[in-house]
Amino acid sequence: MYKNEGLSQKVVKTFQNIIYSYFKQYGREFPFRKEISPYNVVISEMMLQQTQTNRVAEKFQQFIRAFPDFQALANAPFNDVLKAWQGLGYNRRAVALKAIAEKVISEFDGVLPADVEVLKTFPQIGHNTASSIVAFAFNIPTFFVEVNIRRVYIYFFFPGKSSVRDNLIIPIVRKTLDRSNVRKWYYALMDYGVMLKKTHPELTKKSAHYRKQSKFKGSTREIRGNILKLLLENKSLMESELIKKLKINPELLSEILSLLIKEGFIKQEDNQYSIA
DNA sequence: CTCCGGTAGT
DNA sequence: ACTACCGGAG
Repeated sequence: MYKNEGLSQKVVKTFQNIIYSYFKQYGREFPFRKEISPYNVVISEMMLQQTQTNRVAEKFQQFIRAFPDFQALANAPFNDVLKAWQGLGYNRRAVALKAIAEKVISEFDGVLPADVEVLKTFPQIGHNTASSIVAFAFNIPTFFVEVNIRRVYIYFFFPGKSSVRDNLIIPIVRKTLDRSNVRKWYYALMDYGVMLKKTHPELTKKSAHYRKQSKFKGSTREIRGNILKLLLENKSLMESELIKKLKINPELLSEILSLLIKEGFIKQEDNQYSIA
């Protein structure tokens, strides 16, 4: 629709108007867009990594009710945090979230830094998450791309192109950002991208960064999830009990258990495994 | 069965 | 550049 080069003031304005007029009519409402605080934004953005918004919405409310602020999360037993996380997947985010809360308390006087580079030093917070936290929590300009935003820019600025790299998209994100309302702009951009997924599903694959996911069934991801679920239900279990319940090759189980220990999920005390 | 997705490690 | 990491919806 528009040429990448040039990007006149008028083109930027037109683009913004298209995105905003869609948002005005069809913008999505979420609990994590209603009650905005640095803490709530950190929780929701961590949950939203690799996880659909509808699944996050309910878990988010339960989570912030159980752990209302950085101090509460830092003080909470890891077992409780992991339990509250069940259903979201990628449990290492729960480990990270508690570590993030502890770091905010111990190194930043309980106040979340409004700085992308500083946030990137926190566990499981990369460029995108750091940028979205600063944008949504503080309404401060940042520049980032995720799948929905990617679709929007490929659709408007790279029509017919494939293997579009993010380093071509980011400069356009910079030029088209509505600096007068960063938070609303990124909400609108993402919502437009979600709509495009339905009307133009092929756009996702036009990114150079698109990857087809590997099978879940029979994977170690599945086994890891099942081990943690069992240990949340049973307090502690012996290796032999886990072998029985999971019907798994003992050598594979033993490998996975030592990784789970190393990653801070579980601990081993005289032959009994339990949540760390 | 297939689809989705950001970070970190290699 | 490639892969491991999860769980739910369709």
